[in-house]
Amino acid sequence: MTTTRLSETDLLTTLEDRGCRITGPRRDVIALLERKEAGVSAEEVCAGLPLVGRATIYRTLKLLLEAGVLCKLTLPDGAPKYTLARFDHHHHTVCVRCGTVGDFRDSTIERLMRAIGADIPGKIVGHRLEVFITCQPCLASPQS
Amino acid sequence: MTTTRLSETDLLTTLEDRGCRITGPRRDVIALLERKEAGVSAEEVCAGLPLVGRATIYRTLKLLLEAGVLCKLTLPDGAPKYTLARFDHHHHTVCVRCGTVGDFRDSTIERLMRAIGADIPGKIVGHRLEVFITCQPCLASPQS
DNA sequence: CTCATTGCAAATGGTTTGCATTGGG
DNA sequence: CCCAATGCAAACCATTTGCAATGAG
Repeated sequence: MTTTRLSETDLLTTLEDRGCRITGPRRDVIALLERKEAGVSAEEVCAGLPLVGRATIYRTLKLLLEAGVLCKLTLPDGAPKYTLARFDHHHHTVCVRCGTVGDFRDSTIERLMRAIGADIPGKIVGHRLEVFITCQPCLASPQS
Repeated sequence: MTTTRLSETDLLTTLEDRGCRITGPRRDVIALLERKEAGVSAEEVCAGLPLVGRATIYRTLKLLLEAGVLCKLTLPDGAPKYTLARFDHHHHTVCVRCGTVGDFRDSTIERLMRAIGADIPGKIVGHRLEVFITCQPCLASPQS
């Protein structure tokens, strides 16, 4: 599960390549994302960076999304969550108890997509797979 | 692609079984969903039923979601869309040009899930797969 | 200096809720 | 009759935007 991951420097370089300035607030947001492996909500980013304005945080998240180095995913209850990309293309596991996000890659899925293509009217341009789990710690812990 | 689909009567029965009353507005919402095969936004439901209050529409959609006979899915741009369930478990195709939703089922995916289980720390409780496509009509039409 | 970036606060879009009214059984 | 369901408008929550102030190169 633990794997190649984009470093803080990679992220900053990516932004620079897209003609963005590297500013304090942007460094802060990236540093925080880097620290939160398990995924964060926009609200958590705001809470973690009280000195940075909400608008700036959302704007930075959007920049990273557009650059393709951040993933936005939707929990079963509809809440959005952000997590740094680790592979070019990958999928997510989401714990339905604690909301922790993990990611994995499986080439079978990519092959499957090609096979499914034959049954689908139109051209496949992408896909999104989310696997809902109860994670190990939650399985072990008591309650519900 | 065209397949067994829940009828208006099935939906009404489902609600009844859950102790809900069958009222005019609820019939209206269900009838409209029945007519819109390709998926609708809540806004479109409201527009299609100007005599029914927004709140009632959202309340009815939620009832159907809870009953498991309606699917809420998120377009790539984040916009939510509703479509009637046709199989117990199935997946969606979403056209990235026109937003039309289709659905399909593939047993390979279910088998794949079991295989993936071995690599994932925790217990798989569900999954969601969305296939983004450019649909036939959009492929044929000009522009973009 | 200049233009991108920021912060604030107000606007937005989608959805939910409080509450008095209505209507099905 | 009674309680579930409705409609309205206000409340909500996450996100976006207008705009003047700021700051990096």
